[in-house]
Amino acid sequence: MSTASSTVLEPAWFTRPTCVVAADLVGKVLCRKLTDSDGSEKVLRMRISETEAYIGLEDPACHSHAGTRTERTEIMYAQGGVFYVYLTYGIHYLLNMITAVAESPESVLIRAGFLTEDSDRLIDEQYQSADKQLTHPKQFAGPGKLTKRLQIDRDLYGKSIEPTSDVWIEDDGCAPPISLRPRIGIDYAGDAKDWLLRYVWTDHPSLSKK
DNA sequence: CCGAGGATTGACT
DNA sequence: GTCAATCCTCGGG
Repeated sequence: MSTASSTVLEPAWFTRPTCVVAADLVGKVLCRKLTDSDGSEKVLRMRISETEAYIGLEDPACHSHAGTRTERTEIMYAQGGVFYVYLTYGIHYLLNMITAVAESPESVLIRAGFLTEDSDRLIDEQYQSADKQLTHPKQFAGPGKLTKRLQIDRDLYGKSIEPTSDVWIEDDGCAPPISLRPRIGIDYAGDAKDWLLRYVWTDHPSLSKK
């Protein structure tokens, strides 16, 4: 159990400007309710160390740039406070949170995090035995590795960011130092590849790249 | 209908 | 440094 008092962030928290939400999410706790092998429900808690902002119509790197509106991106046009999950490279699910107001198709990508000390140990050990490739079982430096650990997939698409969705965010007052970096993996986006829209916990070991 | 490519990762030269 | 894996999405014909 956590010693510091925590509050659950409400969906309305995510309706604020995207860059503010992206910065504020660093240090927050991403919570995932899972069913353990014995049938009991457990909660994994992963503290977020890195995020990226995708700022909508005028952002060439954003799926909704220039008002692109498809079946996949439809959820981006919803009011902030819901999840956007999609499959990339046919392999990895990426976890995003929709931000800002309705019809402003912006989101925050969760890129990295690390398990907190009160995360359930049974699930942790279960996962380690199932995936021996993992060298740092508590650090998840990359958006695909993070979703794999938390067992997040398309089922979460469009769900509200709150405990009834089995994925939610808690704030326990942690406010780490934050640095800005260019976003990763968007070389196709022209000048936007240099925009400082990646928010990292300064010098934290769990970051996805340097 | 079909082809191209991806908000990645891990393995390998 | 290079490259394959793997499949859904998207745009073009």
